[in-house]
Amino acid sequence: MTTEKRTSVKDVKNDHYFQKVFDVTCMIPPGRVSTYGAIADFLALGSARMVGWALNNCHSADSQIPAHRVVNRKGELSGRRHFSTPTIMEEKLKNEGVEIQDNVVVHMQELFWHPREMKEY
DNA sequence: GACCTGACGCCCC
DNA sequence: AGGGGCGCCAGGT
Repeated sequence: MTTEKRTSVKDVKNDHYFQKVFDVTCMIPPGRVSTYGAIADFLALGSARMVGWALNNCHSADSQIPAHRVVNRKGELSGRRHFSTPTIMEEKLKNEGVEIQDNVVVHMQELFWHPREMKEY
């Protein structure tokens, strides 16, 4: 068999994909951060960009989605511009005890949380 | 309807 | 080891 093909987003309803991303994002423990790639990898759907695309619609979902806990692989707060203010993301993370320096999560490797760590699904 | 960009990340040079 | 290119999928121009 060839390499297992990652399921395309087209194979599922986009709304379902949205829900999945939101769900996983909401499971990120306070004080921890996750990455777009980790979520995409866990869902085995689309790509990291899709996660960002989905989170871009989180403003539609009134629910309190801790999108500020999702950063890129480098730990950079790449999505800060999409919040109410460019500093909200940093402020929220700092409020949770996450140290931020120059828009980058300090000790990213330590604080990184992979959905795989979820004991119960 | 084609092209480019985007809250990314891996592979290749 | 650092930088650049390509893939990913959807939306906007």
